[in-house]
Amino acid sequence: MKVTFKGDYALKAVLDLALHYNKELVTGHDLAQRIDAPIKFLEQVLLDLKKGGFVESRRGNIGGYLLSKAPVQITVGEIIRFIEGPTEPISCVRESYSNCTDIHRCVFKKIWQRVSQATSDIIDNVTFEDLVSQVNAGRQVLAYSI
Amino acid sequence: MKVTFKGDYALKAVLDLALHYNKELVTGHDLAQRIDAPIKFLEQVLLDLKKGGFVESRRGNIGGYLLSKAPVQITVGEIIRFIEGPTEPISCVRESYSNCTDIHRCVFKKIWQRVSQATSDIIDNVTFEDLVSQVNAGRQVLAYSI
DNA sequence: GTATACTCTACTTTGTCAATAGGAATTATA
DNA sequence: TATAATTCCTATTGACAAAGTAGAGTATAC
Ligand code: FES
Ligand code: FES
Repeated sequence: MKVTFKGDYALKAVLDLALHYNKELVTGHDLAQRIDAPIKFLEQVLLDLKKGGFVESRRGNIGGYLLSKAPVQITVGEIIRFIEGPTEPISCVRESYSNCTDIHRCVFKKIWQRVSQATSDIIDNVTFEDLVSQVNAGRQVLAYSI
Repeated sequence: MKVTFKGDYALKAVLDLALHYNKELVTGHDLAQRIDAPIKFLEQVLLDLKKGGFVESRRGNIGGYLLSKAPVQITVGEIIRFIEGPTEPISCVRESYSNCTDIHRCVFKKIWQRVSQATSDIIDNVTFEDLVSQVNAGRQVLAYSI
């Protein structure tokens, strides 16, 4: 699995929206500043996240974005897969891998499947609620240490 | 981790050489045919594998390639990392990840580290001897079923 | 000396990533 | 209603890597 800037922005955006869940709308402008992303690029990412059903929006003055589900119902894996595609290191759609009569070539597939499964076991079991908790815990530590 | 054609070819090439280890040299031509790779592209990959110390070669008539170590001493992880680079889904060299004072941004790093570790646990524990065994086992099954 | 093979470097093509640009549509509110 | 703020949509660009192509150069067995 490879994670591009787009995927990185998407994850950070969803986390930021999760931190504001059930509170206020978040404008693209504020979001872009906090996660340090170019606003016009982020807008496209947010549009994608809308199409994916993760995010809703309100237009016009005092508009903004919000999560369409509770953070506990969104996993990191869902976002990553939606933005980046399958987690497999290499796809078997390729010709060299598609004729599986030749065992000589297919020993590697099992490895990629194991890697893919191990990756999924991690990213599908982290919800944005978990991440919100981590951030809040970090903030408390900071508050105490001041 | 993403695996490109180059990495795919490299793995298949090393496996083929492992299947001929301590037997005969393998020419680039034969290798390219068996693993279905463009010969001129494969030659570059083999040169890289030479520089990495995985492969040796003999020039001239009746030349060819051979493994420089026993298959049991080469892991899939070594080859992949040498050809493709680090296994992390996303690198922390990026600016947005480099100022780790902001915890809000760093919650994802732990996830990528876990994915990276899980990947390593798999690919670093498969040697080409293991793969040779698998291929031979597959061949036996085929032989019996005929 | 010649056929066969590896070596080295440069080039091309293609596609993706990341960002940029500019406007169109929508909405609260003064 | 005018206006400012905001999201929505599409097109374009620049940089870079992936994948393959090309051809001349070097070594070696026979
Ligand atoms: S190749 Fe995809 S598996 Fe045999
Ligand atoms: S960002 Fe690389 S870690 Fe905090």
